[in-house]
Amino acid sequence: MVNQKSLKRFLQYRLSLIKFQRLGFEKVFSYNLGKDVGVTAEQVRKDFSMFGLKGSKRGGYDIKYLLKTIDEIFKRNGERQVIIIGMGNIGQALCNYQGFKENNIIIVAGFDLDPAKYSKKYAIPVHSTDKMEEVIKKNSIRTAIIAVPEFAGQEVCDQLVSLGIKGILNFSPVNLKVPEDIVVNYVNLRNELESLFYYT
Amino acid sequence: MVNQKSLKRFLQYRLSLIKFQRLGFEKVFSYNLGKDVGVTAEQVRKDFSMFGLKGSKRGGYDIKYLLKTIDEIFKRNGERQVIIIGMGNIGQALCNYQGFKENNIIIVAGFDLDPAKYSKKYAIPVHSTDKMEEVIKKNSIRTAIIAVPEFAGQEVCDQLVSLGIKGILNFSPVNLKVPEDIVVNYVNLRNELESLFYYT
DNA sequence: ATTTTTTTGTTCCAAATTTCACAATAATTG
DNA sequence: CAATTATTGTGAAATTTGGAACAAAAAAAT
Repeated sequence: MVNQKSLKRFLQYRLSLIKFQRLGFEKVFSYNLGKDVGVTAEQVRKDFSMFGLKGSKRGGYDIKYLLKTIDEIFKRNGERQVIIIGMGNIGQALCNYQGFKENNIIIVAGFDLDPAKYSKKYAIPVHSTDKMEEVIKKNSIRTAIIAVPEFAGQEVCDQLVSLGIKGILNFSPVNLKVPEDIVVNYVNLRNELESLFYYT
Repeated sequence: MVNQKSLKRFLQYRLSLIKFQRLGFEKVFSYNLGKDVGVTAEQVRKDFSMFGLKGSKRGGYDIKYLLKTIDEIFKRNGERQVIIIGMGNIGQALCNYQGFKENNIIIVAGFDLDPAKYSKKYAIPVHSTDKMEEVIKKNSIRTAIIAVPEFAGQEVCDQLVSLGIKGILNFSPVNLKVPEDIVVNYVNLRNELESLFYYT
């Protein structure tokens, strides 16, 4: 399977490439990208070579070509659909997050146990978790965000996997046990902040 | 300097330890913790040994003792103060995030360029960025959250560093250039989600 | 009291990741 | 058009990270 770290670097390269393009450049060298993203030039070249991205010796890499290929890697041309399970603080914030909307990422629906959340006050429709199967099947959803409290994390995860979800972004503070063909990215906001207090 | 990865693992161990304690246990073995957190028992023992945490051969580790020591590592006994720069979507969500409040993490103030945000409608006082110095000095703040748009990230970071901030949690999608005694943790919500679409 | 069992703490080993080094080659210069 | 220079692409070296293995020690069993 593909290296998860290098995948995430590609998304950084992409942001950097767009920046260079806005500045009027058409070509970049590996050390331009590396410097901007904070990795070595060799790392950039290795990443590119891993995905078959070609440059020209002495001429560097063509920005348009790189962006086009990266867009394909991440399916940026189609609509990319996601669901959110858990409409608490984090779930609600993600619904309103411009960063998703601006990048073809559509949050199709939210799910929650609390009926008080099934109102129209959110940017997206919110349903009972009973409806997960229906929504996933109807839209062929493959990607989900888990934003439920700790105790519910694993159970929700198991359900999602059984309904065909392949990629999970997990905000709940649990280590999820999943089959090996499922990819989980973890975001633990509290731990990211708290670890900084070690240095204070 | 200390290994950032093992620091974050300690916070996972902590959550797991609390879980075990709630279940009535007083001792754990490295493989209990490892299994729950998703690392090997050897990794747990290595981490503990790195921070001088002692167990007893055959008896395992004392949960209370581990928790007490981990609490010291992360200064959990005192109040831990933070400021947020950028009161957009993410900044606002973090203000209301229970996970911080429940863990002695106090968001002292928020800062934004937009005067429309200086109202009382947030859970914390929001000021002009001009006031950062005053607030940081008065409260001896050492930790900050950057939640501004891409273009402002580096500038805000430079300001913070010059005002004595030592740890930064960065939500802006830029690689921050900082002196080597400053620690930056990156959270890029969009990239974490987007990288999953590779697999769809 | 001795033996057996279990688990830690640590050294040694393996795998993965990153960096180095350099040949190959395309652009540029004279 | 030959010589020079700059940059890619990649195989080898180095580093980092995680895992296995085992001696030491404590508890339990006999």
